[in-house]
Amino acid sequence: MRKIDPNNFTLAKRGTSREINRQIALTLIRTHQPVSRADLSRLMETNRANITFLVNELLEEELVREGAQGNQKVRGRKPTFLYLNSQNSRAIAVDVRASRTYLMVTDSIGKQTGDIVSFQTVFDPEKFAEELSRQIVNILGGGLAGCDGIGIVIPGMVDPKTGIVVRAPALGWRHVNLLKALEARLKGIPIQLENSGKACALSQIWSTRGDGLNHGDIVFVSVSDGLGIGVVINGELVRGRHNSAGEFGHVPLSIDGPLCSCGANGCWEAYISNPATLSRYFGRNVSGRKPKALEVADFTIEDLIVRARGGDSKALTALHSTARYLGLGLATIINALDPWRIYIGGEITEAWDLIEPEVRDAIKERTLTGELGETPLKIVPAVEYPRLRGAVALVTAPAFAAPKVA
Amino acid sequence: MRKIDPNNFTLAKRGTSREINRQIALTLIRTHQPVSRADLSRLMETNRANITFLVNELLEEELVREGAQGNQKVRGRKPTFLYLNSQNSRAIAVDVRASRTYLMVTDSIGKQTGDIVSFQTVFDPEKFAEELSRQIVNILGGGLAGCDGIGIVIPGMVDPKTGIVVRAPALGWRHVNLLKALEARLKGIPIQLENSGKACALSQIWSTRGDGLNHGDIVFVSVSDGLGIGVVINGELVRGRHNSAGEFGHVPLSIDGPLCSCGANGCWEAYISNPATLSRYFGRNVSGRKPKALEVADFTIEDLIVRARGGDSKALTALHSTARYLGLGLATIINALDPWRIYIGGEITEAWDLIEPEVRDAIKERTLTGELGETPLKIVPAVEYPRLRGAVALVTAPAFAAPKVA
DNA sequence: AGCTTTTGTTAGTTTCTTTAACAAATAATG
DNA sequence: CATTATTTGTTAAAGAAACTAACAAAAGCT
Repeated sequence: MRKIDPNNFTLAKRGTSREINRQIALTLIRTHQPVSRADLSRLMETNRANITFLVNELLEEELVREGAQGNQKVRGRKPTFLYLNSQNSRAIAVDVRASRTYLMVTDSIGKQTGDIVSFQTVFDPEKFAEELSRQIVNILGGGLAGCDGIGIVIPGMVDPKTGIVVRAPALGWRHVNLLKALEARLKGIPIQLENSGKACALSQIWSTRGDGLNHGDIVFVSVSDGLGIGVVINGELVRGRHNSAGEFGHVPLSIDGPLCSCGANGCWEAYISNPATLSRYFGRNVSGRKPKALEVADFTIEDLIVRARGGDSKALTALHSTARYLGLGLATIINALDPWRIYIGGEITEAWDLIEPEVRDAIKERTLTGELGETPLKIVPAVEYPRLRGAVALVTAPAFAAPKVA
Repeated sequence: MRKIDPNNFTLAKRGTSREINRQIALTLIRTHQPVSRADLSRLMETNRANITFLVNELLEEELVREGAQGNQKVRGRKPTFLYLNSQNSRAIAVDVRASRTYLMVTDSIGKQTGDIVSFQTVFDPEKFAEELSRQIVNILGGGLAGCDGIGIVIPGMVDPKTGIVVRAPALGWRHVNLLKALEARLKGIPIQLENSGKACALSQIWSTRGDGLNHGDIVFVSVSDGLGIGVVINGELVRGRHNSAGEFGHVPLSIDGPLCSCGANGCWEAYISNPATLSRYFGRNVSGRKPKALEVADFTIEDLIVRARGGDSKALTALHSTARYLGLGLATIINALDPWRIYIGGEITEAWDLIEPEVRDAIKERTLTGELGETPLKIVPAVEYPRLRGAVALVTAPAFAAPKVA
């Protein structure tokens, strides 16, 4: 039961019904391809005539293409299969991280078509825009032709409407108008910016593969130098009034706990970020500082996991502590939002077999009911590139999204 | 940008456009009444002809009535004003609390039409259903005629689909099928059940008066014996997978903090519930127990506030502590959801002038940005009966809600 | 009184869903 | 192998609702 906002509604025009059904058809072709018109009419519970009109429109727009005829075991005319047409044009996904920036070319429906390339992130915004533009032109083969759009994912607070990076501590940016800087160099190509935690959440609901079909509200928790979290409710990203919804990383475990980089004490992030785990291993209270502040600057969380697997009991203990705190924080998310499932990304997932029981126990310790304690956790390994896939979704998803209505 | 759920979509039928526009018109009449057809056509940015058809339909259904002609200062034909027609039928709102159960009769658009009556809550479910049914028939004047529906608000976890009270510690109920018990006695009348925190949130977005028009996501925090919290995102109540979304009351302030009634340690509720504040005043660590466990069982939070106003510095200190913890927990909600505003209800609001600065300071202490620290807080005094108004919304709101589409 | 302006209605057009009939294609049947 | 049954996909016509345009009704202004 949704309330209509009397200050921001969308009237149904003559073409609204068609637009709605068109998007439903497109969504079903996406999730069920290969699929025939007759299949669609059954899926949509409407007559085949309507489907003919809808599909003709999609064919004309070259969003959909006809493929080979299907083979049925039953008698009757063979169906003509429909597919999403991905050959039209391309999208660029960009993942900006403190260390390096990653780029990927995909077809128009988000399937990777080339290698992932990367370059060292430049911290001066203008120089970064310059270098990124050069890399984009390069990865596209020398020009901007046939590029549908660019999706860029930033480790920080972003205003997608204005394209301004409001705050990105990892990059040292405050109020950087990255969109403007890029538009000046990549004229005419639509550019979308988004926070990386939110983009990771998008990557899950818009993924065509596997169990990515959304059956309910989801939360994506990415554990890295900091915590990046995205929340999807009713199929829509929760952005909040100032685009800063989802900062569960700064929910306290103990208001008197270790100092967090945000200035407050005892944030979840200060317990489970990679630097926090590392400093626990080294027995120092440096969770508030960056890893480079450690003497062993190039000792990473991956190294720690290797040591834990190798029998280093101190390393295992550090991981188990992180696991427990991870679970306690996840319990907060579960109590607060009761999501259908939670996706977990980040380097720590490589140790999932070592830490899962502790995580689950901690969740059960603080969730209100037994059912909540069983909320599914899904690991998203780094090889699935959730941030890049989220960046892709920024470009490709609008073509499939529900029209705004009422 | 909302994703269409390929497993649960709604096709646009022939009548869908009309349905959408009908609901928009109804919403605008509700928020702008008295309003003429010409006004509506300007508000909706459509032609007057379309409005004539829509309004005729609403008139035939007796959802809307024509009133007196308006007086314009300009020349031209006088407009005919339209109003919501509230004289058709009635709704019953029921607020079940541990101490007493409150009832109210409203007209079909939720305006109170009689006195609020109450009776002592009976804890045996069958006897309670018996007594509540008797009271409902009584308040309706002896019969069930002309009653549109009944909305019931419960201090506990409720499944609105099945009408089962899953868990209501205050009433000692577990898996009580209250809907079934009531339907057997109140035959044919639709009955809606909801958690009281969620209903309070509903009461705010569906309120016609004042600034109740929704401009964004909201959270309602009700501080009482426990914490009841409701979250509205994109105009829709967040229910979660098991109807237990919104339990921010059990987010920890300190995982080693005082024992909470839920069994965990250091929940926000254990710091700011009325019993917690009282036990802080009495200098005892009894926050996990009910107030009746106190020696001074009939000393309430209201008494404490009176004492604080009278110069009792210990009482004031207790309130200030609560204020600080209240703010720290609100900061969690703000960081997590970045809502447009937060509504606060409960007895503690009577001391708002005494505690507001502490609350605000604590919020600023833990919110990530200055903007988030300024998130508006709105006090909802008890005299506005937010729970009863939420119960009303359960019955009346569906007539105004957006149709499900795509 | 006549003109202007605003409100609200009506008749006709367009768009899109829906129904029904039909053509095309193919397996099963006799 | 011809016929029949069945499934797919198209087409024509009907029905519904937004939209357009013209008009009637009502009231102030000159």
